[in-house]
Amino acid sequence: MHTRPPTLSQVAARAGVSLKTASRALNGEPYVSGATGQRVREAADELGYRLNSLARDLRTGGTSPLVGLISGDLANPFYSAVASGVERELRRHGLLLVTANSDEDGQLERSLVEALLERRVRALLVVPGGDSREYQRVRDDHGVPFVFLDRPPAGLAADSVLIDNAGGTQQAAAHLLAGGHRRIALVADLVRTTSQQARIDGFTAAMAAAGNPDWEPYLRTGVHDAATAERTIGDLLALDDPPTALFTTNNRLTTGALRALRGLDRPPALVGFDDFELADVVGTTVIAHDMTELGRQAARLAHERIGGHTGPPRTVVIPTTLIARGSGERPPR
Amino acid sequence: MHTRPPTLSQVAARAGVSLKTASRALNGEPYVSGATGQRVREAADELGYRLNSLARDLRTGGTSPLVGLISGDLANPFYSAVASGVERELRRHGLLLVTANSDEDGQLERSLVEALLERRVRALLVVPGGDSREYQRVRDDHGVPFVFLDRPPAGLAADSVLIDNAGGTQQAAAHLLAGGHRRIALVADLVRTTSQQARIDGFTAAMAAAGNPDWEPYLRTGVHDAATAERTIGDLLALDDPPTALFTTNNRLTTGALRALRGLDRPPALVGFDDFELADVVGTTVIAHDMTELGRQAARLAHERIGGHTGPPRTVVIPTTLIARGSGERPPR
DNA sequence: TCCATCGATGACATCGTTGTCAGTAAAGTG
DNA sequence: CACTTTACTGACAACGATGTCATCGATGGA
Repeated sequence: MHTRPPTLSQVAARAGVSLKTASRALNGEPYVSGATGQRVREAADELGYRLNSLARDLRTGGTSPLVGLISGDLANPFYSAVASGVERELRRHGLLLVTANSDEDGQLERSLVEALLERRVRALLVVPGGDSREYQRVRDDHGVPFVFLDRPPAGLAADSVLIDNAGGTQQAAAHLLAGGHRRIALVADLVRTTSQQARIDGFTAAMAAAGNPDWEPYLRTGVHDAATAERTIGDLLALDDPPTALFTTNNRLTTGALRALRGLDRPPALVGFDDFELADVVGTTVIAHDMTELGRQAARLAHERIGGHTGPPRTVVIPTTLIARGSGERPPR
Repeated sequence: MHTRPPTLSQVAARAGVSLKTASRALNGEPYVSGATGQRVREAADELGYRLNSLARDLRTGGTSPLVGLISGDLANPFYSAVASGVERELRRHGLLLVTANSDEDGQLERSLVEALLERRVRALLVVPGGDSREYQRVRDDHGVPFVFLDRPPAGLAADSVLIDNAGGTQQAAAHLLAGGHRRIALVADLVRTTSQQARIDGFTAAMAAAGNPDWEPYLRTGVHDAATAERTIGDLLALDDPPTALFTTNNRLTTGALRALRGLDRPPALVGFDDFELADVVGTTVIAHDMTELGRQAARLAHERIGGHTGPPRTVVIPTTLIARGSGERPPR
């Protein structure tokens, strides 16, 4: 039941050789005679021996082949797509992924960073949730590379992969303006992440550049979940002068928007940031980008650092594309 | 750059105490004087000391606080929901989740099991992808508990959590039959997993019980992705005598169905196994079940085994509910 | 024949931590 | 005062593997 797994020295004893010889045999090192190797492998098989990588890793270099990913809940398709990309890339290099959910909470995130560093992960990928000034200190932590995803900590030069937020929001803004909209509502998430802030700023800038102040009464930020988005948009549409178009700054909010618009006679135009499954079926115009690729790139950067790459921090930007599927092309009423 | 992180003995040296005293101080063990404890903690802070859990785990018991989850690609919402539930439950117990993607490939899955056991995970949760006869041997592997999710290995009594496939398919079948359908197409995934097999069997049984053989020409199995599902359903609808209703046996296939049905004048009725985001928006009738709960229960079973629970294997069944949203209520044409 | 070389093997230290046990000085007990 | 108890501390072994070095017999060249 609670028997300890067999150790290498038990294997060695059974094969009638020394510990070191057994080690050599099982690791395919040279200088082991055919017969000895055979006997060791048989003994290992019979005992059901399995290497203890805790011991090996401790002895050799002191790190494990683990890479940590700290993100929000995997139930959010954004995070799971990222995790999928990360995992795929890591696997190519024989690395394992440890996922930890911070619930987008700074406190918890911090303790997860600690826990993973204690585990001697080879690298740490982080989608920062809250205020991330603390990374100033922890970065370059005794050679453990950090890569930030989607939301680089403000004011910190570090390897990071992010989405072309400015470009994406400009595409959205231009698209709606070109459709003749002026009263455009912007429904955004909590502004504490740099990515949300960038989207809001980009949109604001685009409106200013186009000389359209009419959107300003319709700015709603701090909307963090689909239900709130649904309610917020319901309220917007109930105004005397309702917006003729909506721009939601992430997939969760777009979901809420779709619920709010369902069954409406003459729904406003809608563009959502982030593509999502079934967007084609429901005909939603989105600012799409490859989230899996975002994860993959982050893993690639990490792997290069693990491999010893030095040099200044790099930033990879994932491009966005506007995919017109109908909802963004509805004219103002 | 590549400096090794500080060790406890460096901390001890700096604080002018022995290694063991430093260990005691940092672990909050009794028999450390206030002043000594203070000095040790200061020294640790100054050096930026962080425990090496590889070493600790090796010394104490030889296992790590890691639990492995082997499943298909996290990009599939089913797997990511499961992973989310697992992670949440593990976190409550201070355990970390290592996710590994088998791509539903038996070979890869096997090697991942090995890799994780080498890492001395405390338990292993598996959503078996292929033929899983091999688990017969590996189970109870020197006290590492295995829990199987969604698809228990055929003929193996082991802890497992699964969905009420028989009940769910019967609900679906009954619902469509009650709506007056006879020519009902069953679009199913690869039959090599026990869950798919159970859904097909359940549906077959329900049709037999209702004395309806009319569905038989419309059975399609081995449909593994959304694109194939879309094509397969397109073909079905192009038949001289097309089915008046469709039942798809998982979320991926339902997605394909929705694409195939998009824009159709008089679409057939549709019921899909697995709930999905936006199902309410697109009005799809589904057999719903709580995938996150499935993960949570699996983690719970594993945790109990870790805690020393012995006893016969247990099976937890996650119930299903039919949620009528319109698509399943369309009458036969 | 002698000595360097080479293949094969094992003894021992080591990675960074914790468990065991022994030692010491101060405090409590009779 | 002698003796036990108590608080604190450190030396040392151990976890399970790998790296370093020494050893040994067989071979080969001079």
